Amino acid sequence: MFPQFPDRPNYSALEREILDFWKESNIFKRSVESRPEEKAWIFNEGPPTVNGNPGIHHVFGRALKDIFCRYRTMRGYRVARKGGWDTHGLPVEIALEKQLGLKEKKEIETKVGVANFNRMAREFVYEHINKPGGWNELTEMMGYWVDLDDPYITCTNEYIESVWWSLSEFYKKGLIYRGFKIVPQCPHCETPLSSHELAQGYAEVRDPSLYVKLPLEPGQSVNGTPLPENTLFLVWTTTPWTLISNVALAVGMDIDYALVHDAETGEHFILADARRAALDPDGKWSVVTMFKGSDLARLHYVRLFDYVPVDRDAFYVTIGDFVSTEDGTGIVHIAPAFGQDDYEVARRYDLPVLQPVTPGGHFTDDVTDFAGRAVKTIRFEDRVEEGVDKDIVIALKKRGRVLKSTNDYLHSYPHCWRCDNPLIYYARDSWYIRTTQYAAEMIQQNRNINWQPPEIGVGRFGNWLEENKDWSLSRDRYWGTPLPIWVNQDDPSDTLAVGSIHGLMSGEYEREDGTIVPMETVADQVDLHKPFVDHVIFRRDGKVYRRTPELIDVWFDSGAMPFAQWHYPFENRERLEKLFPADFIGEGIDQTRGWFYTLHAIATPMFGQPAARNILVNGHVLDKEGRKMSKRLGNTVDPFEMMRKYGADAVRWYMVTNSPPWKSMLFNEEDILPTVIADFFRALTQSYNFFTLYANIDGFTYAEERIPVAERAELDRWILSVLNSTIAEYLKLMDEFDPTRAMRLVSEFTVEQLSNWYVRRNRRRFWKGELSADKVAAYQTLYECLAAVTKMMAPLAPFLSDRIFRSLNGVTGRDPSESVHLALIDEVETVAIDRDLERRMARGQRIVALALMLRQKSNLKVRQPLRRLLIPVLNDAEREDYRAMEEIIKDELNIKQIEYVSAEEGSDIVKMKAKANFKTLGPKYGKQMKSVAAAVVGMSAGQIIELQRSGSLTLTSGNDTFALLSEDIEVIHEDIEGWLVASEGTVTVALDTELDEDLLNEGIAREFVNRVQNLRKDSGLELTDRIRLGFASDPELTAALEAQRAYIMDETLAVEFGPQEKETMLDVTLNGKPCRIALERAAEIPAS
RNA sequence: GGGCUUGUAGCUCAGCUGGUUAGAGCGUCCGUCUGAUAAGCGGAAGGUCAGUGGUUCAAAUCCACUCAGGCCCA
Repeated sequence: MFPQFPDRPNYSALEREILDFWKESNIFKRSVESRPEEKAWIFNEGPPTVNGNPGIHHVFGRALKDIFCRYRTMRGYRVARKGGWDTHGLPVEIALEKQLGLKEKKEIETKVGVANFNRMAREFVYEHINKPGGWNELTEMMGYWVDLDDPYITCTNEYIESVWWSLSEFYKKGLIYRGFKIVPQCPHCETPLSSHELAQGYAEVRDPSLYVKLPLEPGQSVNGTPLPENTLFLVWTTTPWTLISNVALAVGMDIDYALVHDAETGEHFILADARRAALDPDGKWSVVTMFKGSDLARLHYVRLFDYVPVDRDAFYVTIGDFVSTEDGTGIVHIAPAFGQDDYEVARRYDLPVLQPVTPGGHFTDDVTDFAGRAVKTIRFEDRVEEGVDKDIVIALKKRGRVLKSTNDYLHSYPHCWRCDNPLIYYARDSWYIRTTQYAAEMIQQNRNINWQPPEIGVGRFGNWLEENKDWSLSRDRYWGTPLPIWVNQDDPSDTLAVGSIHGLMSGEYEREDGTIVPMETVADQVDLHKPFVDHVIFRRDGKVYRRTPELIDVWFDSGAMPFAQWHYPFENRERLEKLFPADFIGEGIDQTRGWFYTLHAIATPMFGQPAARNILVNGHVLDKEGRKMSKRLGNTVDPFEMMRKYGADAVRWYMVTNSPPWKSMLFNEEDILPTVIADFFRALTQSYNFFTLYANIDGFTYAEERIPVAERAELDRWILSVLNSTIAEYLKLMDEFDPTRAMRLVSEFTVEQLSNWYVRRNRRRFWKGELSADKVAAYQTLYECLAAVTKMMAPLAPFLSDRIFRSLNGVTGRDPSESVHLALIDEVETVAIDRDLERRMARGQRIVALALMLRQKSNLKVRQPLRRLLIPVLNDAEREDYRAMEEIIKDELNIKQIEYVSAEEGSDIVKMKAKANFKTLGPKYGKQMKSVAAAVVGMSAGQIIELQRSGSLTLTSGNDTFALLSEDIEVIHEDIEGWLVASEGTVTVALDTELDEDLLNEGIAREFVNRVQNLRKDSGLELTDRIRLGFASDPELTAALEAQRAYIMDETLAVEFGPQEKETMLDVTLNGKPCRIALERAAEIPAS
């Protein structure tokens, strides 16, 4: 017996049962290991950061990854997938700081201690993985299959060792160097802010707007022409305090600059021509000559302030692509320590980096006049330190260097989210990876990646590579992979890198008290984190090397996962070439410059190829209004609650079929029930239940030989054709990483074609008669459709699909697999595809829809039989199409007879009109299109017939002649005399609405049968129960019913039927007339 | 401020290598069918295709700008 699917299923409970089954029968592991090793499809898991609880967007991302791993498994590939957890980094530190109530980063050292802090960080991440409501539970509950028993975890010694190895390789290639990094620094908290923190602190403020005059060194010329005496560059700044650290100016290469003369003062200025009007509104200046920015390069000017000594050439004009003429003067002042663009210029031109400012935002003693002054106003809890800008402006004014200055420049400026003070951009020591050295190769390798959607690859990611900047590698934090570089304490340029634990053990251990012991004595404590590694020193040739204190960017951890997850090269040395590159990875669009980039930036120099062949990028999950989900807005969705309410399958199905993965999806809980559960899931489970209902009665177990498709009924051949067309399209879409379209296809097939047409049209075949060959064919057809659907849907709805698959297969054993996830998706049975049949059925369905509309308009119920339906056709082929569907159309519409009328035979009753086909005519006639269209509308029936017959026709309209082909017009039928007509496109039907006595009697009989069936159902009779049936009514109705005696008895399984008077009769109304019915179960048990 | 991306019915989405009347599902209302179905079928209401301007015989579709959302960067 096939088990019934529950009428009102609790999906969440069903899923728990299936989870148990998977676990007991070890299905996941078997699904991997049952596939041949040489047919591997490599998936790499992007590790989520376990700094908090998982959200609904994780269900989305993980469902997408799961789909393709499961799909490939079902295509016969071996898809091993290791789970992974990203455990290091700032997000974890911040979450822990909050939990500990720490206010400042410093307190990690002063209050908690680094060793303690890192121990707690480790506990923190492991807890978030394992606790209820944590990552393991989410993964399991949503049915995401990754190996959770043996995941890679980035904070283990093995993982870090692999990362160290790769860093030492970078080091050996000379790709790691030390430089400055410009960070947003809070002078109050004396700490840099991460970009994440930065984003939440922008505010509108008023700042100074200062135009400074910088005199050129005398005696210089441009393009051979000497510049006049007393020529000055005009420079604009909103941060006067940075002028003290100025070392250069920057102009735009292609920007036009003007040399102007101010007759009043005798000065000459150089500024961008586009800014002249803004700075000289009265037009007092006269233009002497024009330059391009490139002409100005290397012109030297006189330094403004000379507090800080410089050791090389400086104070000249450079070229910068960041210079604009939106505001300012088109000439930008460069202070390398205080701006990213400035710093880049300094690196390119080898300019000195002046840093006369402390991390607390005060001038150093070098700046004698302003020593100790705050560069920007800082508000402390108990006092306010006024910024120095105003005094610098005064000093410049005294020296006559100011063209104009105001204090009301309004712009958006970053502030510290903790203390609200304005940040300063500030140069700090930092380690870099010289990615620019191999950027061209990264661009080249990017062409070998198949991005889905493609525009991310060429656009967002491609642009990012084009504008590549060196990767700032180091971080001044505590919980992360330590940078394995040791520095000679007497010569900072002398460094060494450690690439393994073995290498580390060749050092010595320096205890807190300064005593040095061999590493062997601490061998059992080796932990590749702070503070342990900071105690390791190396003594070589009398020199002492100590570790540079920084950690590495946590993104390097995850970018190293393709090899670090395997502890390569310390283990799996020979296997890696089989495991790299990955066939598939997928993450959110925010990872473009995150994980996707770091994978690429590491794989390119290490392996000379991209880390993945296919990358699926998914958009974000927003709330139903399209806003992003955040704790602050309170619009987050709890994934566990959703899965408990609707089941994981429904949530997964909803999220993936709702919109394509790469678009942002709007999550609306209310849509899950109507669009998934009441739609696809219902159609599937009810079709299944329909099947089991009759299969169990008939004892069908698919024991018979498979009946060849060609020998099955038309409807069977039709649904199997549609099924195979669907499978073909499905495979194509899945191979193209478009799960949304693929799964919508599965849903549409199940709901529209299988449930609402095939099963509905076929009910009689299942409930009538013995288990004939035709009935077996029907069972086999429906079974095959259901089985195929469970396989196609399995990647996205792994629970429900397995449940139904096992219910079916448990009885028939047609598939050797114990679970759908061990099975292979059916190959397309090409011979079953019959495009003509599909087209004919689609036409038939259209006819039915049109005729039903006519019935509705003329208020004729379908139960009332009608005599005739008329279908105008253009040719014999079309007539044959409809004729093949005749039985179905007649039955569906309750119509006795269908007649066809072709244009030629019936031109007196069928009126034809032609409509221009703009798509074919437009390109041919262009501007004449309007007159062509008018001429086509004016075509006579004779002309239309002529065109249809001969395939071409020349039409004259006024002086123009148009050569038409039959494809250039569309023929429409309208108005058939004396008939009720409806058209849609080129399909037209006409209905004969005249009724005679026979038809009316039949209609009454159908009404009667309907009432009896309802009564049978209400009185709880079994489907197969026979009844004794009686009725009482007026003579007219009685005669009508008697006339239809055989039909009524057959339909209602009545063994007796006739007029009867009884006390307990039920009142019904037939076509407005009263009738009473008596019904009771017949004693004998019928043979099924 | 820059780059990328999205904006189509009350809601979620198709359509967007230009082609005349812009579709589907859900929701609402009306009708109808049914011995598988919380269903099905038919109909109605509901759209200045975000806005403005342009290219074209023809624009939801191509171009420019503006507005709004999202992502990344500043």
